[in-house]
Parts: sequence; C-alpha cells; structure tokens
Amino acid sequence: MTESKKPSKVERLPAPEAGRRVLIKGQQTKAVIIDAALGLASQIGLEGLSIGAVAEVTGMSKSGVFAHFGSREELQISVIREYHDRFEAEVFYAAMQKPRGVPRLQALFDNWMVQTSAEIDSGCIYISGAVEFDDRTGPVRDALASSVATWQTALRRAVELAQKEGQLSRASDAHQIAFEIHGLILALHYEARFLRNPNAADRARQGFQHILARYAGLGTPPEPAPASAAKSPKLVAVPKARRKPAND
Amino acid sequence: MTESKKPSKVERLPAPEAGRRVLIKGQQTKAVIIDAALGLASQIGLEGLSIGAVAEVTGMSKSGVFAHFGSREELQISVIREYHDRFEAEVFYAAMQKPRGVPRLQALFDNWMVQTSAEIDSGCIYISGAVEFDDRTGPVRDALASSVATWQTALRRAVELAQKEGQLSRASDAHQIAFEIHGLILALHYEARFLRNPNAADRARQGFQHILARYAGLGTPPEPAPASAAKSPKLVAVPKARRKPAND
DNA sequence: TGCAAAATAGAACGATCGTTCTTTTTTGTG
DNA sequence: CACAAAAAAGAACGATCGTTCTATTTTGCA
Repeated sequence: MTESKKPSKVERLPAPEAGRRVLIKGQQTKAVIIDAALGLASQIGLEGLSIGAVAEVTGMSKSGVFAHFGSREELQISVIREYHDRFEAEVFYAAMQKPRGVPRLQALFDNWMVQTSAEIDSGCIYISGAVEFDDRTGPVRDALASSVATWQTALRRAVELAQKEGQLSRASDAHQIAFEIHGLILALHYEARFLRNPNAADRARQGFQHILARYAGLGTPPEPAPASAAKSPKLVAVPKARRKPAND
Repeated sequence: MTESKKPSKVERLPAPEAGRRVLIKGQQTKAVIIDAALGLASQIGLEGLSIGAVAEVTGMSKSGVFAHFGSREELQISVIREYHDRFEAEVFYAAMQKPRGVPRLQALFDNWMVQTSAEIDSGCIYISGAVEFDDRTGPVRDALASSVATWQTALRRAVELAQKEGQLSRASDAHQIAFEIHGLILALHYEARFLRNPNAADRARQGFQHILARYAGLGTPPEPAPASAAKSPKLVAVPKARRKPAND
C-alpha cells in the first residue's frame, strides 16, 4: 500500500520528445474533474469525496473518472494540490503586492478569511482535512500536512518581516503570533460554517486588530530601514513553476 | 425522518410504577456500548462511527448493538449526550469550585485544554463534529449544536463574572473574549492532533495569558464587591439531574 | 423452578463503495 | 481518410454499510 508504485497503468505526461502523440484532451477533462472534485470536497470533505459523486457531477461514468487517477487516494491528492495552487494564488501571491510589514500581513489575513469561509456552502479543506486525517497515515495525510506547513511558513515569514520593519515588536515570538492568528481563522470557520453566526467575520477581524495592537508597542525601535520602508513585493524569489511559495 | 417517532420498538425506561419488570441489564450493556462508541468516535469521528465497528469492539453482534438504538443516528446522538455529560463534569463542574472571576476562567480553560487534546489518539467531537456536520441538517447536527451552544454560554458567563468582579474590563465584549479563547483551543487541537506539534499546549496557554492581560487593565474599577471577592462556587444553582449546566 | 419478556445473535436484504476488466467511442495525426 | 492510441463507458466483482426479520439465549420475578 505504501510501497513501490504499481508497475503499469496511468502515467501522465509521456514526455513529448520521446513519444509521438501529445494529446491534450485528457488533461482538459482531468482539470474539469479536479475542479468538480474540489467543489465537492469543499462541501462534504475529502473523506466524503466519492468517485461516483464526481462522475455524476461531471456527467461521466465512474470508470471514466477513475481512469484519470488510478485510485481514490490519487484523486484526493490531486484535489489537495489544486487547492494548494488556488490558495497560493488567491491568498499568498495576491498579498505580495502590498508593502511588507503590517499591510501585507493584514492582506494575508483578509484573503485567508475570504478563502476559508467566504461562501456558506464551501469550507476550507485545510481545516476539514486536518480533522479527517489527524490520526491517519498515508500519502493523503502527507500531502495535506505538507501544504499546510508551506502556508504556515509563509505566514510566519510575513510576521517576521513585520518585526524587521519594526511594526511588530522584535521581542515577540513569530511562531506565537502565527499560532494566535491561526486560531482566529479556525474560530471564524467554526462559528460561520457550523454555528451560522453572522458576526463571526467581525469577531475575527477584531481579534486580529487586538493581536496587532498587543504586539505593536512594546518592542525595540525599527531598524534604520535602508530606504525601503514601503518597497515592492519580493518576499522570496518566486519559485520556478509551481509548489511551495516559501518553503524551507 | 424527522417526524413522529416510529410506533414500536426500542423505548427505554418503561416507568417502573406502570409495568412489572424493571430490567437493568439492558441499560448496563447500553452504557458499555456508548462508552465504546464514544471512544471510537473520538478517534475516527462521528461520521466514521459504524455499528459494525462498535460491535467488534464490544464483542457483540451488529444486530445486538443496533437493537439498543434503533438507528445509527440515535447511536450518534447518544454518543454526543455522553460526551456532553463528561464535558460538563470534567470541564464545567470541575472548575466551579474555583472562586469566580479569573481563577475560575483559568480553570475552565485548563480543563478544556485537557479534554480537547489530552491524549494523542482522542480528539474532541465538538471540533470534529462541527466539521463533519457543518453543512448538513438533521437531529445529529442539532444535538451537537445544542451541546456546543450550552458550553459556549457557560464559558461566556464565566467571562462576564470576571468582568463583574473587575478582573476583566467591564468595557470589553464577553462574546469577543469567548471567541478569541475558543480560537486558541481550536488552534491547539489543530496543531497538537494534526501537525503533532509538541509546543501547541504552551502556545495555547501563552495566548490565554495574552488575552487576560489585554482585557485586564483598561476597565472601570471593580464593583464595591459585597464582601465576596473569593467566595464559593455557585455560578448558577446546579440543575436538577442532568443536561444544561447554564443554558438560557 | 417456570415462564414471559427482554436481550442478543444470526442470516439476509438492498445500496453504495473502490476497483478491475472488457468494449466502445473519440482523438490526433500519417 | 485510415489507423492506432487514448479516452470513456459499461458491466461486474467483493466488501461494507445500515437495517430488517427471525431465531435463540438470558434475565428477572411469580
């Protein structure tokens, strides 16, 4: 189950230079399937995601859907990757155009709130997945944990930049600040989605302001700031093609 | 499904004065079943809870287990009630012997932390259940939401008492404080159970101290305090028999 | 101890799941 | 257009689920 991959079947991207055909139809419908599967998983969770349900939504046959992935686990992992990419684009990269420091951190938080609980009927698979896979092992859990870790690192980096800019106390603990911010997002998700509390978004925003206020004052003064107080993005060089906005 | 109950089958407590037998064996094994089911649900969630798995754990037959509840939903609801009772005893009542105000609030938080993520392989069904049922309807969701609401009210009451005691600012918003505390618990659960972060408990405790510190200072001075600064429990008269520690 | 009721077991049902195998349709290019 | 590969459909499998129905065992009191 966790060993070497099955010898045959379902390998994508047959390397154009070697073969003869470079069919693209398959990739197109695969993208359609993944999009539908992500929509489903956002509602009913990664564990509730069934191939039959995806087939019905896309108007395909079960085996037609299945053939694109070779296993349900691979479908789940594809969904996680898709969510990762969208999260990265809509939360992380979208905030990178704000100046580093509190403005960027605020943008990350705002985008995160939208991504996590914007629509009533679409939750965050980083949150639901954590509950579903918290005492399981295997490649799905690993993929999920890896994506979450990547995002947490990026968030912490943003906090550290705000510290370096002197907008948050340098004496404070970036991990601790990220932990408390994460808690606000989780409480927002819980209250908005489960308890249907319409005030949840306001509470989360207010909580964020409290964190900023708490960690703003009591630090050492800002660095001399080498004439770059409100400069352009460039948190870390944007990675080659995909994956990992700020990983190590 | 949500209408009048099925006419026959499975009714507990046949009112001793009316009937002839007052068998207790059934209640005993039912309690054993519920205990096992709660243990299972704490690991794999309420949705993952299957009658077959409960039967295997208890050494009974599937139909033997089933007969005690009449439906899987009823089993799930029984598990929720059992968790409610334990939560009430181990978190709420256990903290009532502390003096009102911050000491009691601190005890509630500490007990809550233990109940939520004490052991690695046993999560909190108020948290996992919220994710599993956040876009479903029906009696299971209702039972879960009701228990959570009861607990949230009790927590908020404790915050309000701390305000009245002058240990937290009277100008602050008890709902907001409870929201932020809830976030810390959720972040603890996420980090400890899913990410296996051993520092999570310390981060949650530290976050709680930050909340206390933030809301402590800036209020109106404490009431004259009618010679009852550190008096005995008595948050609200302990209810008759069960259910609802502080409900309305 | 005897006996009815309660508790439990056993077998079987329809449904759904992931997966495999076989067949048909679609696609891209020589 | 032809033809081979790719994509999709269709049917069937074993397993597991909640549930029902019928038998068997256990229980508690007369």
